[in-house]
Amino acid sequence: MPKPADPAVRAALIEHAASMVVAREPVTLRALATRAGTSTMGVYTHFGGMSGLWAAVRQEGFLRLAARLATMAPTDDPVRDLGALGAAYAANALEHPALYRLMFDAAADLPDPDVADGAFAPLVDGARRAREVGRLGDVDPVDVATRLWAGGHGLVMLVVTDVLPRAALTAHGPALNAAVLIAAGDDPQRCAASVQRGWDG
Amino acid sequence: MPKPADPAVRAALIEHAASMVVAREPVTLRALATRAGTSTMGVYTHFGGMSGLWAAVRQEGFLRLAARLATMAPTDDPVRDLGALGAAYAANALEHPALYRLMFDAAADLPDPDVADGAFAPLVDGARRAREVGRLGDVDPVDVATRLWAGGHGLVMLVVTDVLPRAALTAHGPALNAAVLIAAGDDPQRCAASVQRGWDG
DNA sequence: GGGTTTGTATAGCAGCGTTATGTCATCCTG
DNA sequence: CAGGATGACATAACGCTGCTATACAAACCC
Repeated sequence: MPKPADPAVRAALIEHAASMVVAREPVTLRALATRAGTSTMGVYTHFGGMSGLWAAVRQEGFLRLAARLATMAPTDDPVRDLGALGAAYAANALEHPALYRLMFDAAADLPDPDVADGAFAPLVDGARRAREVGRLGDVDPVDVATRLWAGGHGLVMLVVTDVLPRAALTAHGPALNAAVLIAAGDDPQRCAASVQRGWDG
Repeated sequence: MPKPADPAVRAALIEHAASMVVAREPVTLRALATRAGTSTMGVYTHFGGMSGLWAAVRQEGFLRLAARLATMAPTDDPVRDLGALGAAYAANALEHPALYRLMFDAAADLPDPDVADGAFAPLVDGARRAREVGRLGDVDPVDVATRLWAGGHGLVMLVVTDVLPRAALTAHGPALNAAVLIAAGDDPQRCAASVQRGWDG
């Protein structure tokens, strides 16, 4: 193999590690190296060890989440869009529960913290647009987005850890989103309808 | 040493394991056994292995949380009480962040699932009382409690994992609680005042 | 083209959770 | 009141883990 850092090896390691996490297989250094077609040293040259690899996998998880949320086209109803973002966020977590849990296991220690902001930005933007069209009162969009996120994260986390049943997501997700937005000034009935429309896609 | 199972050894193992978790020390089987004044086999006779020990420690965490929440005397303002429960819940988590994270690492696999319900019950009771005194509409107290819990858990979890700063708790905790209760039918201004009074103790 | 640098493969190390074995105090049985 | 049976505990060893020291080979630089 060549001397310059081979990005393909690095990508393969992240990819295989993520897939093993998703498949709930134990991700051991040797098993991972074998699957990625390299030796154990590859993990050390590229990531400095297993913890570095986990950080890269978490980063990849946030990157994919941000990409998914970014594809959602805004409509003329920002409150609906916020509901849709909540649904997409929950769907992403439910598709790969193990990866979602891993992401927040040490989300504060991401190689590039801006990546997590990338997933948060659509929420802030949605809250800002909702205020601009007069749906919300004089509130800070970042505050509204943070509360939407905290509520969604808590609910998703409880579902992903099997504390609450999967059905709790559709039962409480829209309600939690709407509660935050109503408290931020939106009309109760109109808000509930918009959010629900977003969750229903 | 006697032949019958020594409950003191069992308690010592749980106690030392919890304190090591709180102190962020690596809880290895050998280190734990040494501190508890026993041998490695003690963990296996009492818990069947490390995973059984962790389950017991998680259970102990929920037990203490439930005990703490149970000591809070209800006042004539149930909405204030719900705010106080939220503050106590958050304070408990912030005092032992590592233990809180451990609790929800596999909260669904508790030896005695009723213990977790013990921590949840005060919330349901508070919501029920709030409805009885006419503060809420025709809502299911369990639904309200679940949403309060999900929001609080998400916020606490983000703080405990250092994603959000500690100040986010006081900034968004009361607001999140109030949002859920307002959406459940309480008067916005009165609700915010009651919840804030609860958080302020 | 020779010297340097750097990524990869191999082998070995300390530490981990776990388990097999031995020992001793306690309890049930006759 | 002996004397197996029982079960908790100590000790030692096993397999596996992440990690590191060493050796080699390919690519760059001058």
